[in-house]
Amino acid sequence: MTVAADPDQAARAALEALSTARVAQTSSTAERVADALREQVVEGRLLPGVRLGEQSFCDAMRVSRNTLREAFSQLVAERILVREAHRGVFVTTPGVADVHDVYRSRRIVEPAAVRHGENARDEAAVSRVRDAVEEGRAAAGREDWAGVADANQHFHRALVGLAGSTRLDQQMDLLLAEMRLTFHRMGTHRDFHEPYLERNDAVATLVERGELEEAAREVADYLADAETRIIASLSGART
Amino acid sequence: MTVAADPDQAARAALEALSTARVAQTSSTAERVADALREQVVEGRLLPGVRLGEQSFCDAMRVSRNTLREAFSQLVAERILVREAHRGVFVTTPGVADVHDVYRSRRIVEPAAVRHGENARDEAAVSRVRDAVEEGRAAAGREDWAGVADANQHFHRALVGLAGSTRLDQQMDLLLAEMRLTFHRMGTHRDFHEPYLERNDAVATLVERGELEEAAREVADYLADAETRIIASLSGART
DNA sequence: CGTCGCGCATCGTTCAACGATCCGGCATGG
DNA sequence: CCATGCCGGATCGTTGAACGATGCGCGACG
Repeated sequence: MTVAADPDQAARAALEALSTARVAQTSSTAERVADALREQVVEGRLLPGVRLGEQSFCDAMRVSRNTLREAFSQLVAERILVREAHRGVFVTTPGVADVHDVYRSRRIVEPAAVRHGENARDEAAVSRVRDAVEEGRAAAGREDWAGVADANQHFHRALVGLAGSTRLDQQMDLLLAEMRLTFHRMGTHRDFHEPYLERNDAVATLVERGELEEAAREVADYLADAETRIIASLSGART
Repeated sequence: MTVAADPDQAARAALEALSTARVAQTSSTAERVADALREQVVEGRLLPGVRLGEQSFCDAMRVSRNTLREAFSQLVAERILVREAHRGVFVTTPGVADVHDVYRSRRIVEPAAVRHGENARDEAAVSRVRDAVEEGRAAAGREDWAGVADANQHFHRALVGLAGSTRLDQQMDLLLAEMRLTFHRMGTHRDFHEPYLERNDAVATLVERGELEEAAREVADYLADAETRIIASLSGART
């Protein structure tokens, strides 16, 4: 580390750096446990319907029961887990009705977010949309279909990011996490996610050109199509 | 209740009814505690910035500390409370940035929900919009300005209810709860909420006539206006 | 006057325990 | 053979107490 000639100056610089980069107080054991569990679920290592016994997970993650329960509560609020009284918590198994409801919500939020994207932050937000498209292409290039699925999620998150509202972003994250659970119930991701690579590209270029109305309409069609395909695939399998 | 001639048929009907109407297991002490606290906050008895000490609330509500903490966690997730590490939980004090963000979200969601209201449930959903308008009128008639504020919230909730998505409804409830906190920071509710009675009526009649595009545009204007007024009132007061 | 340290109050986390509830298996009776 | 009822084990919901960690206020000291 370089020692500044003027210590006062150094202190001021350090203060500025610390104020900019928010203090990483990601502590709170419960939060870390929740993060770990959430990751296990979205990665597909914990499949829908699996029961998460308190006792077994307590000593597996080396935390107390109360701490674990606090993490569970958070994930239940995120709809990732469901709690059945005196029976335990389970990984959510989204039903057809849930998929329908999620897509009704997405059909409201996503096109509107694209249509009324705040002009100010467009530079960065638009590039995030493009980045997601490229990420999907790259993953498809190396036949990493799980990666394509991830990129797809990033794409839709970037779309609502155009609205520039933190709260909308968080709501979208919840919806996307729920979609991941649904995908895990379906077969391989390839058949489903691959066709959307080009549609993502089309939407991205429309957004880049500022043709937001067109882009919004395309997204709406996109979502309607995806919903019917998912529901077909879901009712084709076991209920 | 009518006794069916065929008892087997009756049993089948009863089974169907029970499967539809989910069993009301609203127990769980933590949930009840959370409900009680939430009510205290939205009613304005617990004002923004107030600190909620664990010890004092434990014996006040006759529950254990762990149970109370579980309720706290839920309310923190709802943004009604904020938790500062090793300092305690406080009633959220929304800043100008929060109001801005909330309204960016509302300007996306509410007009879109009105514009793309699902036609199926319209009969009931539309009447809920009208009911909220009448509720506001009645409250204004007896000079109950807090009641007018409530009716206003019901009105906007009914608007997103037109979309027919449970998840969207819940998101809207969170946003409205946050708005309540903001209102409590502002002065009396009368000056702010009274002018919107007629605009609510206008929107309701547009919706009833099926002129959804017009209604959505009106709602968008409505929200933009409300935001500027709130932010003005908020920055006029103390930060 | 400003800074440093100390004690107190509170929070975060853990542990042990008791009653309540659910699940599975067994026995009894038709 | 199948249905009904009962019982034990396992798990959850909730409580109470405890220990270390952290933040805050106050006094002492330079």
